Amino acid sequence: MRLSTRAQYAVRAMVDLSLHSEGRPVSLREIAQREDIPLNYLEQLFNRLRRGNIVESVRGPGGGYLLARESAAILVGEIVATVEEPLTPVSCMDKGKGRCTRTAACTTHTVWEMLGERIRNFLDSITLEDLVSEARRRIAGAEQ
Amino acid sequence: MRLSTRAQYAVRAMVDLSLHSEGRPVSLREIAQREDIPLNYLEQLFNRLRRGNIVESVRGPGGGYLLARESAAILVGEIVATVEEPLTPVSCMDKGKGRCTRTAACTTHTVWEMLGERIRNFLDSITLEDLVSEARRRIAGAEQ
DNA sequence: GTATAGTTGACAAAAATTGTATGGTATGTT
DNA sequence: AACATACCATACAATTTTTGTCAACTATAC
Repeated sequence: MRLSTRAQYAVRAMVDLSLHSEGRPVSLREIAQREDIPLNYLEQLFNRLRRGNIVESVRGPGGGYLLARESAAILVGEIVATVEEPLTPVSCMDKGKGRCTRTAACTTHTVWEMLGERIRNFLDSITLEDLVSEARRRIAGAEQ
Repeated sequence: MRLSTRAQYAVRAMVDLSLHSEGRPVSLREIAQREDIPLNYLEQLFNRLRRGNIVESVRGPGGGYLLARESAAILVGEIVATVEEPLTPVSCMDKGKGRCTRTAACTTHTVWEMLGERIRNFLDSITLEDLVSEARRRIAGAEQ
């Protein structure tokens, strides 16, 4: 049970982006440096985030990425789901085969389904804004 | 975010074991056949489950495994944690380095920590007995 | 037109997971 | 005692997934 670094990178990058963009686009190069994430890898992630309508891109020099919405309207769960694709804890759930014989398998499935729901609910209960203000508090605290 | 098949196998096998053991040891061969799990792989899992005090083994012919406790006292979270080892969603948490610079990384950590806690709490809220009685209901329903 | 920076897809490296093989040890049965 | 069963343990191979890299392209500000 492990969250991919994809998801971790994505959330961190989004926090970083929110913190440093004051309406201005932020380049991935900046983010990659500050957060120590491989640039090319970040590009892949932001492609997904863009298609997922979480960020918008500005091309050309001085370009970069912007939040597609205000940070209070972006859920952590969205970010994770977008870069992660299936957020079901068990693979046999995606294919709608519904085979499920009478074995124990069938019974345990409901557990994994519920677990997946809990995970999604939790991550959807946190907004990007929550993390950003938490981060600001942290920075303010460290500066003293 | 995906649960290993290890964990799925382990929980299924434990349900199967509970269903078919009436105080008698159940061999892994049986379980492997019914649940369609590679025998050698199951053996590895049950080694961990034994060391984790979730099952007891009986060697020799007619041997097999028994629950170490009544099924109502065995939590699904225990089973998963035992075969899975670290149940933290993020790897950098195991090593107690506590590095955590002032970047966004630090802020997101608390999210993953809380997520891990939620996952554990949920899985610990379900007992093996819950699953077994659910399975029995399912079987009874299918027989009509 | 040149430099910046996003866009895309293919691919390679690395890690983790899953599964297999082999050789053991304990024990009940004949 | 011999034999069969079934657990015990470790090493290793195959596979899959994840992570990261490369190269070529497009848009745009200056």
